[in-house]
Amino acid sequence: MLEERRLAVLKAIVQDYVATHEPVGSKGLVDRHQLGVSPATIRNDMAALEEEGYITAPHTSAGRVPTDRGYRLFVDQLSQVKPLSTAERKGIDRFLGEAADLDDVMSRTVRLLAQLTKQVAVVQYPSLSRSHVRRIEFIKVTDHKIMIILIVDSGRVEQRVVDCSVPVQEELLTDLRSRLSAAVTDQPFSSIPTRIEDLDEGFDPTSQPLVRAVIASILETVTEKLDERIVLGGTSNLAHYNDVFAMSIQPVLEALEEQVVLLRLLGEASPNQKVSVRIGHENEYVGLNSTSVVTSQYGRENSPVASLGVVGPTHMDYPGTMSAVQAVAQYVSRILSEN
Amino acid sequence: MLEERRLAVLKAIVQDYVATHEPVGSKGLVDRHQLGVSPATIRNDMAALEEEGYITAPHTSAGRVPTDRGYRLFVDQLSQVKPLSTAERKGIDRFLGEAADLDDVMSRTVRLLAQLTKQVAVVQYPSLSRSHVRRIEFIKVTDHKIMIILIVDSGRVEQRVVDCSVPVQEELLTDLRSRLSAAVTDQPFSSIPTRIEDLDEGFDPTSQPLVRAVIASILETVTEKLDERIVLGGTSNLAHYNDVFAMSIQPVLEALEEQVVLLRLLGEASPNQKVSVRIGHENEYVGLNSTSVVTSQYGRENSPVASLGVVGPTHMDYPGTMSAVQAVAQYVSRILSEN
DNA sequence: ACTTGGCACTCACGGCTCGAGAGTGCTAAC
DNA sequence: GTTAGCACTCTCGAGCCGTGAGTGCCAAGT
Repeated sequence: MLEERRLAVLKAIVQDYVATHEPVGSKGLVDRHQLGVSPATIRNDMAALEEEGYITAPHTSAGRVPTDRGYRLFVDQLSQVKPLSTAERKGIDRFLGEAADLDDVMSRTVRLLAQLTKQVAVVQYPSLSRSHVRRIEFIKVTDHKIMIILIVDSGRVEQRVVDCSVPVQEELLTDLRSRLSAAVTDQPFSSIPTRIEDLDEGFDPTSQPLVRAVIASILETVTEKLDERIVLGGTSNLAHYNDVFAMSIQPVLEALEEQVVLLRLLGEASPNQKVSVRIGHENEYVGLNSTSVVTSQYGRENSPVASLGVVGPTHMDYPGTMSAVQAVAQYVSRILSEN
Repeated sequence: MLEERRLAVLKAIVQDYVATHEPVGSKGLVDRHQLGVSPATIRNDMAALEEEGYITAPHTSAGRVPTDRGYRLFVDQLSQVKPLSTAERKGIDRFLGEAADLDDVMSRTVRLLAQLTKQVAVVQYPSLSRSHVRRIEFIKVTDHKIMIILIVDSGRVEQRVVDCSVPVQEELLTDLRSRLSAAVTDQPFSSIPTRIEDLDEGFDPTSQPLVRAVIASILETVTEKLDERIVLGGTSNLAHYNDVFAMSIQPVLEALEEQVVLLRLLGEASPNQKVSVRIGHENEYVGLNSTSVVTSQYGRENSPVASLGVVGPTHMDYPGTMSAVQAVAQYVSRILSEN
């Protein structure tokens, strides 16, 4: 009984605070929610909640504000996922359905997510390390330069030019193509290094240098190009929050410029949950200590290829944001699998 | 004599204001600059400058602040380009010199420019419309799908997949390759439509549908993919200026998210000048009315392939910014021509 | 025809006080 | 365990100076 109402009070506080962005007091709570008790009772509950660290008072005579811990409890136990309206689903469907190639899908997704959540959207390109090679091709650019083209099942295409010290024979190229093709086609990227490292042994000694150069270059692409690509959108939404609540957007902007930070952000998603939420100080990167990050993975059901999500103020509409992120992730998954 | 000193006063005002970001008064001017006259005289000059619209007073009892018009005069007549230190040049050289492929060059450039100017950097990828085709290739992905690959002299590689209703014969592909190759190799992109539109006539009737599909797809790539790519950097530098001077960063962030706006921004550069500067209201886009944009084109001497630049507050260090932009543009040009 | 010192005037800014209002914690009664 | 009452604490905004920077103008000097 008592425990139950306390949770209801916390829930009400979070909801009101998210709606108004102002500290919420005992009087207002009983007015706006059917709690069936008097403000004084609520005050006792609030004192207890503060004791346990779920809420805090900015100063003596202001209402209470949820702490990171309070939001966490809210997200874990008190919020049910708010399903999107059919109109929204239709909108998503139509907007993403028009996309032509992968670049288009990514840029549309990021815009959509930003618009839906009114926050900063972050979308990662399908990760090479979690993709499979669909095809490998060579194009002779000049006598001494060949271009290697890797076509990936997620729709990505990677290319790279290799300089050769000796002119390349057409037959050698054909040979190389068929052998490499056999070795890597439909194989996961992560297995490529072991699959191709000994491949030069099958060639005659004169062509081995070239073969080794090609192999080295592929290995380089595989490892180095793994610095994944990320697209951002909705940065201007940050401006709303700048001065309003004691949170400067500078560190956030800085964080958003660091690929590494973003990758860690997206990578930390716990795999057994559909949507991952990290609140305030739960984020490792200090610049994001006053923001929350909501992410989800996309791709095949059991083998995600990458992640997407949003970054916003800790006082965000968690149910709404979570459902938007989840829905968008599902749609992107579907669209990519259709190719 | 009188005209000359007035200009010196304007110059001093701009310099002081850029340095301190505070309105500058007559007393401080004579202290910090060797003008050889009394504050009262300066006051007369300042009144005249205000009359002519070069400076303005925020309120009765504050110093003067340059207007957009004042900055314009300063840029046009009063500033000499500040050459970069050799250390800076070396730094640029080394940093950009390490770049591997085009993506790398672009991302390094944008970071460099942002760091050098402490402002928001904008770099446009080499424009297809101003590039030449170096090579065209086809790869049969499946029986019904072929991938068209366009290799461009600026280092860009564009690819696109075409769905065919009928299975593609290997010989037809070879034929197509040689004819298309002959038609477009080393030709400017802009001339491609007229060069290939009638190419299907040389083929026998059964293969014409496929040929037409390929041609249509190429045309689509040529026109549609012209929505040029742009990279941004240093957005967090905006945060410095947010509240400090009455300028909100929201419209600026919004502008920076609009590819179209950015493209127009970079495209408006006057071709006969090395560096183009647009100050405050000279920018067409209203959101950028309180910022200045400094851009330069890069590429071959007389045929630029794209532009780059920075966006910053109107009270920026124009000589420094201009020389940085110019230097970076030159280095990028050189690096691209080396490939 | 300029330049300059003197002087009155204006106005933003920071510090100050003060009253109002919101919200709390405590206590005593139900 | 709940509630009414009450004293208490603070923030916030308004209003009120005093200060100082900076100006414009005028009359005298070169």
